[in-house]
Amino acid sequence: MSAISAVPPFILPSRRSTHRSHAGMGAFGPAPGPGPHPCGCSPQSAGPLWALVDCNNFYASCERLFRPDLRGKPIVVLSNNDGCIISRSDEAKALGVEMGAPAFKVRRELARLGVHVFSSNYALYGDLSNRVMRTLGTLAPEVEVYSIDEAFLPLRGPLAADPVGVGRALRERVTRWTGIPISVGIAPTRTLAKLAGRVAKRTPRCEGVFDLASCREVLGMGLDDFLGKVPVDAVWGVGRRLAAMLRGAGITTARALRDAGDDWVRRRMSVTGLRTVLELRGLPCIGAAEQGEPPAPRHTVVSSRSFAGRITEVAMLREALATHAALAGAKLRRAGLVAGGLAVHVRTARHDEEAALRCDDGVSLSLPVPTADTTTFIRLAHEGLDRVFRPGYPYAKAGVMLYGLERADTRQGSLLALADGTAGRDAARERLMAVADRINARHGRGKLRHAAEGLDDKALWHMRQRRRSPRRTTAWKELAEALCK
DNA sequence: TCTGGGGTCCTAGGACCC
DNA sequence: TCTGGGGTCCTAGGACCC
Repeated sequence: MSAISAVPPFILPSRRSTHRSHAGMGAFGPAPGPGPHPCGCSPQSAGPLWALVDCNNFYASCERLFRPDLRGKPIVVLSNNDGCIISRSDEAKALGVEMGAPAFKVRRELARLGVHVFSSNYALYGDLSNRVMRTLGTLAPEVEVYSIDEAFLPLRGPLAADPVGVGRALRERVTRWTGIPISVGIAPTRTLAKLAGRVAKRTPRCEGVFDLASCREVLGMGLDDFLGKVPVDAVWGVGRRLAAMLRGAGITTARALRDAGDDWVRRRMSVTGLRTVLELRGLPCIGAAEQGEPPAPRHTVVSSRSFAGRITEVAMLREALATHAALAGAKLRRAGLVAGGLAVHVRTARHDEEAALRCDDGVSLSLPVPTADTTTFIRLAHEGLDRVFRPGYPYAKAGVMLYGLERADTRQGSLLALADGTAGRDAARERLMAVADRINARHGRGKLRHAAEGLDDKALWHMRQRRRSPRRTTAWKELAEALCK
């Protein structure tokens, strides 16, 4: 895949000469005027066109990439701990397999239907995601990676003149270079681009690319009629609860939501809801990150996981929490950050057990001086556990969250540490962590670890992953093999 | 036996300040 | 009998996303 980084800048051939500006198009309502906006943002009157690139059935597509024998076969991928279904191939969808269905409830049905089941393999998906994003970057100067399988691309200048051409070029190249199928939705705002992407994915004649401006030509209806057919819960930012509230108020379609009154929306859905509504009207309001702006620093780093079984022994919880503290610490250092505190969280299963033995406890502990030292995090995690642990409870999940994050290179020092000589010790610890991180980066995660994390990788507190595929692209021992006869 | 993990943003309410 | 107004900061909880 080294070819990806060595690609000359790509100039798009313009397939159509009609130059077009979406901003201010009559169909999207009045162009934003000057002055403050009801949602508190400052929409641009001549912003870019947005392309949403979405990898189709991403995890299922990743699994199929190295198993050509599964082309045309139904596939599902399970969440961590083999809990529920989080990705389905088109064939699995056609069989009526439900998203989010608990694996234990549908296992027999899946077997009967001949569906191939995989545990999730995030090492593989993460690597393939990077390849897709880098490939997008060879055709578009700006790529806002939104999630592991989605990116927003602002299209400006020549790219905005032929957005469908850009979409087709992206699709062709990503398929050729990575083998992952994508669809592209194009519109003047991110929220509308998401809806366009939905059409791109489900309408065969779009061939994976749909520009909302071509509503009439492609779908045979105007924008109003189209939005009138989109159920309100398909709108980005409207989840289960808001959808129920909206339906109760008689708002069942994207069109009705778009046309709801600003004050009402502000009251019932807060400013986030108002932003969504304005975006439906064609006014860009969401994620105003502009070119050149550094990405917003994250506020928390979390590591937590459900166990393969139920755990009552405090010693096992200590191992699990030490491991999460170490994972979170490594993630923190990779980002060049330090944390001012750590929160411990343990809970029993939500669904089973009698109510008397159910609990969900957490405690936050702050540090005198921000640090990225795993040893400190483990000590703190154990301290937190001692505060919340209840003997006899069947614990199902544990985790830690690091908060109060700041950049390591600008952190506030401690006068006390200077005075009592602990500053030197801290510097030595930092070097130790750096060495450990390098060793683990080279030889695999957890190769060098604190004794508190435990040595038994099959311990009950590890998650269940019965059907994980090999990490074809990130582990030497699991490389794909090709046989030449 | 068995229902994921990791994030973000917003609001309300309390403590505290002048 | 009257008993301000306007801030900040923090936390908990709720909603959303993939």
